[in-house]
Formats: sequence, structure tokens, C-alpha cells
Amino acid sequence: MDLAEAHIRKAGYGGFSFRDLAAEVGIKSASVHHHFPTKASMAAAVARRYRDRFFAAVARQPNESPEDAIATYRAAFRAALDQDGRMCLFGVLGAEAGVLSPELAEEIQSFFRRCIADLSQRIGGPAAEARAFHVMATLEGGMMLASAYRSIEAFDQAAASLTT
Amino acid sequence: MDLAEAHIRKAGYGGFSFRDLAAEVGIKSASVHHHFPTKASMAAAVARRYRDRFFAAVARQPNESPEDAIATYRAAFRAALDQDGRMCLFGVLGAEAGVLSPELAEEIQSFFRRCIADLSQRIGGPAAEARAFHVMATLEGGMMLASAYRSIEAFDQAAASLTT
DNA sequence: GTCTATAATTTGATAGAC
DNA sequence: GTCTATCAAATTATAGAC
Repeated sequence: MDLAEAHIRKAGYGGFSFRDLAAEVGIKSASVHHHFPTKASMAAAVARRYRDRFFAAVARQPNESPEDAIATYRAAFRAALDQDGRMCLFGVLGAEAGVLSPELAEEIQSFFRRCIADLSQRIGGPAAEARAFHVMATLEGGMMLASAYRSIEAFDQAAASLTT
Repeated sequence: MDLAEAHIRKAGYGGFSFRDLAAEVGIKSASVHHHFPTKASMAAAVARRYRDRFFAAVARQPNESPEDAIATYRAAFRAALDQDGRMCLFGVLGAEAGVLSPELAEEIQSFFRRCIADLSQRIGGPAAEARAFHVMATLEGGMMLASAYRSIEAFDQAAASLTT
């Protein structure tokens, strides 16, 4: 699953194959099928694991200000980029959502809905939801720019103004 | 090229094949190879055409304010989304830039460099470049969110606050 | 849990006729 | 410019032995 995640984040859903994963682990592709019946089911499992890790990382802090919440999200995205220089898993999959399996498409939409709902609540106020959309778009887009530029500075420049 | 562009914007580089394109046009895949020697060369040609169309659409207006320039970019992204509900070509490809051909990777980076340079100049002032990065990230991320949500409202919410 | 073996399909690409 | 024919490789997936 670690390898599958790395491949998806680097090259999208089509960027990993059971054979490649198996070879890198040192087993055969049939053995991978023993754990995940289909490619779509494995991608969905990887997505669920990524989602759980992500929401654990952005968990609400005590006595948190709206600016703190946004900074927490930004730091989580930045850490993912800093560790391995790769895109957000859901950012990659979201871009090709049009042709993925229904199970996976639902997983993607559900991730972003949960991000927006969580951020909106923690930001509060009248324009909270619009600001939540803005924050998520900027962070995802910033990761994409950093991926294209191969430089984390692109992310930092894009996301700097999110907090006042 | 129209069909190739549609497929890439919906599903990424791996989302189109010469056979599929040929079948949709009513010819054979060998005939497509007559026009484009390789898949990478065709994708690069599609990217160049998209780039030229994009920069024509965001051309500088006379007596333009910084807010006007940003609004022009936002309108161009929104129009692409509104017409066919698909991602920005370079947004999709940028997310999977890690495994594309060098020719294509260079085309992607060059597109974003040109966007940032153009926007920076039209915005002006001390923090112009950072604001240009911010605008591009928000627009690309907003398209991705709209793609995942299958709703243009996600884009509008994300990009509303870009202009004052 | 892992293997061998294999099926069925798709893919990118080429040679050469018309 | 388009075709037929074909290749070599890769892909997803399954059956059944160990």
C-alpha cells in the first residue's frame, strides 16, 4: 500500500500496476490479488488509509482560532510535499475523477466534502464555506504547481497569504 | 486533436489511446501515427495548441487594473469549465508531471512560468509574484474541486475572493 | 500467502500496399 | 492519408497447486 500510494501520487491511477508493485515488494502479481481483488479496490483502500491519516494530522486543537485551523491544513499539505515531493493523493485522483470507478469517485468527493465541512466549522462566520473552498483550492493547486515546478517554493508562495 | 484534448482533460495522459481516437474519428490507429509519430508527440502538440488558445484568451486589455487582470484569468478558467465541465489541460498534466516525457514536462513547466510572469507583470507591486502564484493555485485547485464535485459552484466559491 | 501458468484484452508502434 | 496486417509488450484478472 505504501508503494501503491507513492505511485498514484506521482502518476495518477494509471501510474501503478499490480505487476510493478509485486516486483518492487519481491512477490508476484497474483499474490497482490490475494489481498486486493481488483485494482480499483486497492486504490480505494489506499485512499481510505490516506484519508484517515490526513484527518488525524489536521485534528482540531484546543482553543483554536480560524487562522490556526487554516495554518494546520496548510502545514499538513506542506508536510506531505516536503516528505516526498509528491502531490496530494486526492488532488491527483480528483483531476481524473471522470473515469474512475464509482467507489473511488465517491471516496474522492467524500474526502473533499469532509474537508470543507470541517474547515467551515472551524473558520466560522458568514463566509466560512466560501473561505473553506478557497483554502482547499489554493492548497491543492499549490501542490500541483510545486509538482510541476519541482520546487516547494511554489507551494509556499501560493499559500502564504491564506492566513493574515 | 479535439478528441485527444477532451480525453486528456477528463482522464489525464493515460486517458487516451490512438486506437480510441481513431475509432471515434472513423479511421485506424495507423493513420493517426501518420500525423503524430508517438503518443507523447501528440500530447505535446495538443498542449501547445491549448497554450496558444489560453494566452489569446487572457490577452492584456488596454488600461487594465490588477483586479482586471486577475478577473480575466478567472474568467478564462471558468469558461473552460463551463463549456465542457473538464479540468485545465495543464492542471491534469501537471499533477502527473513526474512520469511524463521530458518534452511534455518542459511544456507544462513553461506554461506555468509564462502564466506567473504575465500575471506578475500585470499585477505589479512588491508582492506581485506571490499573488500570481496564489491566483494560479486557486484557479487550478478550484477547477479540480469542481471536477471532483461535478459542480461549477465549487469553482465559483473558491475563486470569488481573488478580486476585492 | 505465495506460487506457476495462463487467459483475454489493450497498447504503442511499424512495414508496406494502395 | 489511409489501409491491412502484425508485433512485442504490458495489463487486469483467474484457476489451481503448494
